[in-house]
Amino acid sequence: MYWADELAAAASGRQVVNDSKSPSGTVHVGSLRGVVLHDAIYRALRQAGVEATFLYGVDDMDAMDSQAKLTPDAVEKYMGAPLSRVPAPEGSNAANYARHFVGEIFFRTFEPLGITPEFYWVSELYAAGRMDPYVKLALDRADRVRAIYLRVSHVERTSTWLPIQVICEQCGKIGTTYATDWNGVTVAYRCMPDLVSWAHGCGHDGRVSPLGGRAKLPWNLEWAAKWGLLGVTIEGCGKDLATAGGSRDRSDAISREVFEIEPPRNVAYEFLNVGGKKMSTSKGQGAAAHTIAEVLPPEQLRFLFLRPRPSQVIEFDPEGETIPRLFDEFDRIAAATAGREVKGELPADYERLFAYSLLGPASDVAAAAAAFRPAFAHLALLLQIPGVDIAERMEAEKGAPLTAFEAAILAERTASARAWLDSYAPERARLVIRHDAMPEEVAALDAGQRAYLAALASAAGAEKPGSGDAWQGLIFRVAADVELPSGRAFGALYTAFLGRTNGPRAGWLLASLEPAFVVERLRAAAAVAA
RNA sequence: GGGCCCGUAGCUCAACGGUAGAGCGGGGGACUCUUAAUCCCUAGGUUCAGGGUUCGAAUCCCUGCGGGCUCACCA
Repeated sequence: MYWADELAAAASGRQVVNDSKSPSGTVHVGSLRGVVLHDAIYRALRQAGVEATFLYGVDDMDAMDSQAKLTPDAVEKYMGAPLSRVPAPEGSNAANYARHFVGEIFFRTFEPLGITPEFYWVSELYAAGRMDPYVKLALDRADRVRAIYLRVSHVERTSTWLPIQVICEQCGKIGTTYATDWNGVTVAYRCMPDLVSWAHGCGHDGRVSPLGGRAKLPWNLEWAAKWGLLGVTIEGCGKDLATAGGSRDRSDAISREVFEIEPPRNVAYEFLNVGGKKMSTSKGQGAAAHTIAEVLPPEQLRFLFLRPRPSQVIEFDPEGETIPRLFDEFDRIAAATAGREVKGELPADYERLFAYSLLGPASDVAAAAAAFRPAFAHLALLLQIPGVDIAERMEAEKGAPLTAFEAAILAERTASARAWLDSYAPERARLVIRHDAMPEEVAALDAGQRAYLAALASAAGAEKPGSGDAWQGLIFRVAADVELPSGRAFGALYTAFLGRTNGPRAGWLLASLEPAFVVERLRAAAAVAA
């Protein structure tokens, strides 16, 4: 059974699927894995007839710890402040940095993928006092929290340490304060100049109530508190958190022993690697989510994450074969789902995989599967030949007019293929007419091929073929005249113009070039000594 | 050191309890019109190693070897 369906089958009662993200920095492709995975779980639950909701939390009480998007003068002022209190970048209408991030990054990557969770803002949970019961419990049971840190993660806290991060009343920072002495109503705190390396506190000493949004729980406690408050029953996490003794173990223990609530079911998922390395914003410049989204339509992007089991690493090299192969594999699964014969082994529940890859949960799976889809690499090639009517060619390949749905797929793939050619496509996928100089590969042509090129030059000079059809006919006729197998004839042509032994339909290629240049190049190539 | 994943044809990977497959590459052939298309032939691989469970294992369990990522400060 498909992994998401298996999960759904094991669920009983109403389910709450939750995922969250700290709204700092950019989103790279890898961080989309969790989002797509949670969406698939949510859809699987609904399909299994389980009542379910899908929540997505924005951790906007987290401290600003990435200065990439701040102007230099803002760095000193806002580094360490809660993201919900950092102003949005210049030119944005958003109320604050976190809101800007959600509007600019989240909505633009989630919505096109057909993913529409209910968003919530953690800062609002605190401000409304909804987190207060958990804040109090955590402070009352600080000894238990310290014991859990020590037992689960071997992290030793001093006996005065409290699981709370106060917002400094003087400078507004949350990442720099250290709190002690909970008396049931207030805590004492100091805003430390050097508590963390990335932000500087103002040195203020104070005493404040940690309730009502004046403080936040540290990460692991906040996670567990959200589970309790929102009734979360399923929440996966990346393997960096899921490791033994790691974040998830800590939060699970806190949930059980401090808040006395059974933690949600976990689905640990692997990363998406580029070149065998974990994606990071610095390493994966070209792999930012929005960049990849230009090359991969939503359904292929969903498919990328849904095809492997969550525990499997995804190797994604946008400059390699990954992208064209992804389209081909998608098309193969679509064909199989439509009941067509397909080569190679199929995954266990390929119809489910295909259905979950579709944009809309309510999509007509059979119709989508049966639709005509142009092969990606072939389309990319055709796009590079001047004067080709893509729509016409596709109808010819399909053998019937395209439906509106198929025309939309074609348009989508055309845009993707163009973007791919502009960005990641390897050299061998690119067609470059060697206008400036004779390709050196011409030296490899044999006598028969050179004779052919010379003969074609003469024939073309005399007949002046004006269309792709005329050229193509001439190419074959001259090949027959000099008794050269057509394959070798085409090879000679591609070598002379492209420096490679194969290429697009030669007649149309030559017809798109300057006639004088074509004849000249044919003569010159024929004259090159072996 | 702990955790997870991987180790299958030259390369990339699939199959995940029932006679080991595909794509690409390579080799051979067909084609007067999709020459990166289409079609046909071609890989004889101790599925890393060793043990175990089973009527039957690449597939489950244990051990070892090799590789990758990750955690151990903060979120």
